[in-house]
Amino acid sequence: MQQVKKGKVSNAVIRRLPRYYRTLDAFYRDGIVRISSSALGSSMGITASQIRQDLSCFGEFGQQGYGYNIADLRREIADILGMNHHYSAILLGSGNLGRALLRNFRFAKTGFTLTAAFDADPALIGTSISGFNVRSIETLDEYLKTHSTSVGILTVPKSEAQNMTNHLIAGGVKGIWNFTNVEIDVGDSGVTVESVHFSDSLLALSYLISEKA
Amino acid sequence: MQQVKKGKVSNAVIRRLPRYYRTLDAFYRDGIVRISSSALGSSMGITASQIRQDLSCFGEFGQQGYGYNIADLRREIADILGMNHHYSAILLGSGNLGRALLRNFRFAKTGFTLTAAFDADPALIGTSISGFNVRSIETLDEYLKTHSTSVGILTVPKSEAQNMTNHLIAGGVKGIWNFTNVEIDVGDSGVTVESVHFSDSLLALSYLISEKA
DNA sequence: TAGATTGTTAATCGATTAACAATC
DNA sequence: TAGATTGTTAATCGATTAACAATC
Repeated sequence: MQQVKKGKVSNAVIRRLPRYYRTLDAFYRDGIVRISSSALGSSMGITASQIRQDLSCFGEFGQQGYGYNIADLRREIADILGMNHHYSAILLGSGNLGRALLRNFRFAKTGFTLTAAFDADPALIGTSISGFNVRSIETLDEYLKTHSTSVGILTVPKSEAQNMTNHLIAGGVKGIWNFTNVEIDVGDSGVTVESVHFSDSLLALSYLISEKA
Repeated sequence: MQQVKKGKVSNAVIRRLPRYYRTLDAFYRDGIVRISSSALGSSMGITASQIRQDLSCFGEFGQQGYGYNIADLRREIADILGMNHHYSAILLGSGNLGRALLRNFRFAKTGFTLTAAFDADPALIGTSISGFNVRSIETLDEYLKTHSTSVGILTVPKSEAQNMTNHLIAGGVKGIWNFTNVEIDVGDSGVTVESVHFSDSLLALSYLISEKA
């Protein structure tokens, strides 16, 4: 079910949701049936209060004296995360990182369906990667006209990031998953950008190990 | 110069530091000489207050009536981030994602030096990727004994994540950059783990686009 | 000098934790 | 039933923003 209570959900909560899902999914796969907020909390290293407070943004999923049914709560969180919308995604840039995603990333596990891959390199166009026929980036606009697409994945070179962003916006995507390490500008399009900044992550690690020395 | 004031720096501040660096580096490359906290703030979409508050954790880098010298502040933040320690890193798992990092990630830009790559696949061992001779994972322990290594990069399959973690810890690394999408356990070793969870990021995007619908 | 802008202290805002009545 | 555990309200803690004296 969708968000029962409206009222803006804080970013802190949103960032914890995928981890709740991941943890519950692991228990679910292990065949565990129920869990209390305090057991879940100690398995995740957070407080039971925080879990109950977080969940209360979306509804009431537990039962006094019992806790939470793992299968149910896992399903509720999947719903909250939008995993049942079966969003479609296309990948722009079939270089090394793009290929890594095509070959290794389990899109279906997050509810996404990867529907096409594009590249500008004539040597790649027409080849097959992990079952995907790589299309010419020249055909992107046409593709988006005929295939409603939820998310564009940007694994192109930095220099192409903004240009590709513009095409994705014009093509009506709802979100962009950005791996280019560049801040892209979506103007007032309302398109949501989620960036994975490898270098920010490595620099945070660098800071943390320096701090300890 | 190192952290002038001690007193725990909050995680929120740590996570902003790489972005400060990235932004200042861009201005620096554009040849801009000075910037005020308010100009920097509006270019980053945060308040001037926050920038001044954040920087005050580490020292005094500005000048009243002038603002900040970009080259100086960029250098100070690089220092704070530990970019001048020239940490060494080795990569475990030379599959698609490992190759993407070997070929595309500019380690030098973050102050790191990649010193070796390992894999378990006999077909890969001995081949060269982006100038790196892929070593047998069997030789990892020996390598770590003879080459002091700051960070291990985990791009191995999930199933190998914990085992490789144990070897890295025994080999004396200070940090692990974890791409396996599994929570790894470093016990009381004091080793710092920084994880890049692709699926958490995509699920957050999924939530955000669902919320808008 | 006068204007601009810092670093820091105080005020506000938001997020986390604690407490507890409700109830399975 | 008695014990366990929820959802929620209140208290605490921490992070962000505002204000301003100091000063370049």
